[in-house]
Amino acid sequence: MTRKKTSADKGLDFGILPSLAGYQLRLAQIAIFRDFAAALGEFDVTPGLFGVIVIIDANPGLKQSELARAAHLDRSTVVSVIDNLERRRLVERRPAENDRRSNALVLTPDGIALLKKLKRRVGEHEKRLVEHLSEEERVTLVTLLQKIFPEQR
Amino acid sequence: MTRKKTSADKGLDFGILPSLAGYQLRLAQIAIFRDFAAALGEFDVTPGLFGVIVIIDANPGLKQSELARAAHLDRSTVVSVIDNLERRRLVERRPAENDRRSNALVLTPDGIALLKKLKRRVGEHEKRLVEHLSEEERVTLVTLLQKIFPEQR
DNA sequence: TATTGTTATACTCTATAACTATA
DNA sequence: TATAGTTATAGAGTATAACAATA
Repeated sequence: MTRKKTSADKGLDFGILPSLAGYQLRLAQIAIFRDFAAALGEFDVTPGLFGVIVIIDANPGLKQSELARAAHLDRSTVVSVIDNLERRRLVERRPAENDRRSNALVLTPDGIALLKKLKRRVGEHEKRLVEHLSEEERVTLVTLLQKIFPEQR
Repeated sequence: MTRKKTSADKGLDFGILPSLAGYQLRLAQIAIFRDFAAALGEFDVTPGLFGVIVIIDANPGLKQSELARAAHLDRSTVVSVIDNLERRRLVERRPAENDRRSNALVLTPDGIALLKKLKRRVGEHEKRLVEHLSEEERVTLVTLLQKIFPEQR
C-alpha cells in the first residue's frame, strides 16, 4: 500500500482533474444521480422533477414562468415537465385569478401523497450521501456550496 | 431587510430543498456548467470533454474501455466521443501493441496545443468558482466532496 | 467464454424561435 | 410593447442490445 489509491482499477492518472472543485462537483453529481435513480427510479422521478414537485407544494398556485425561474428551466421546458406531471395526475393547471394568460399550479391529492413517499426516500438517499461525513462536515459542505453561488440562495 | 433572502425574485419558498446536500450540489453543478460553457464555449468543449482530453493526455496509449471506466461512460458512448475528437484532429486512434482488438488513444499535436489553452481558461473558471471562498474553504470543499465518494479517488 | 470496439437505435433533458392570447 | 404559455424542432449526452473480431 505505498501507491496513492487512484480510481477504478488500472491506476490511471487523472492529471489536474482531482484538484479542480468543478471536477469533484461533477463526480459527486454523477454518483448522486445514480443513487437517486436507484432509490426513486421506481417512481420515475429524477432530482429535477423532485425539485419541481417540492416547489409547487411549497408555493401552491404559482405560475409556470415563476416555476421556470425557480427551477432554472426555460418556459418551454416547464411546459413538457408539467404536461408530464399532469398526465400522471400529480399536478393540475388551474386558471389564475388575476391574469387570464397564466396557469396556477397545484399538487393533486395524488401528488401530495406521492411527495410524502418521495421525501422519505430522498431522506434515506441523503443519509447515504453523507454517511462518510460527520454532522459538522455535512453542515460545512452545504454552507460552502451555498457560498459558491450566493445569488442563488 | 427583515425577510430572509430567498432566491431569484418573487420570494418563492423552496421547502426542504436548500437543506439537501444533493440539491445544493445540483445548483452548483448547473451554475458551473453555465460558467464553463461561457468560458470555453468558443472551443466547443464541455466539462466532460475536457476531462476526457486531460485523461488521454495523462495516460497516452490508453484503451477506449479504460477511458470509459475512468470517465464514467459506457463503451458505446466513448466511441462517439472519440469520433468527435478524432474528426477535430485532437485525438488519434492507433493500433494497440499487444491486443489487436484495442485502440491506443493519443493526443495529436493540435490536441496538446488546445489542451494548453483549455487549462488556462479552466484555471480562470475555477478562480471564479471559488472567489467567495478562502483558500482554506476551497481545500475543505474539495476534501469533503472526495469524502462523499471515497471509492472514486 | 469474455472482452473490445462498433453500430443501430432510442430516450431524456434541454433550449431556440415563432406563434397566440392576453396584459 | 411586453409577458404567459404553447408548439415545432433540434441538439447534446447518454444508454441498451446485438454483432464481428480477437483474446
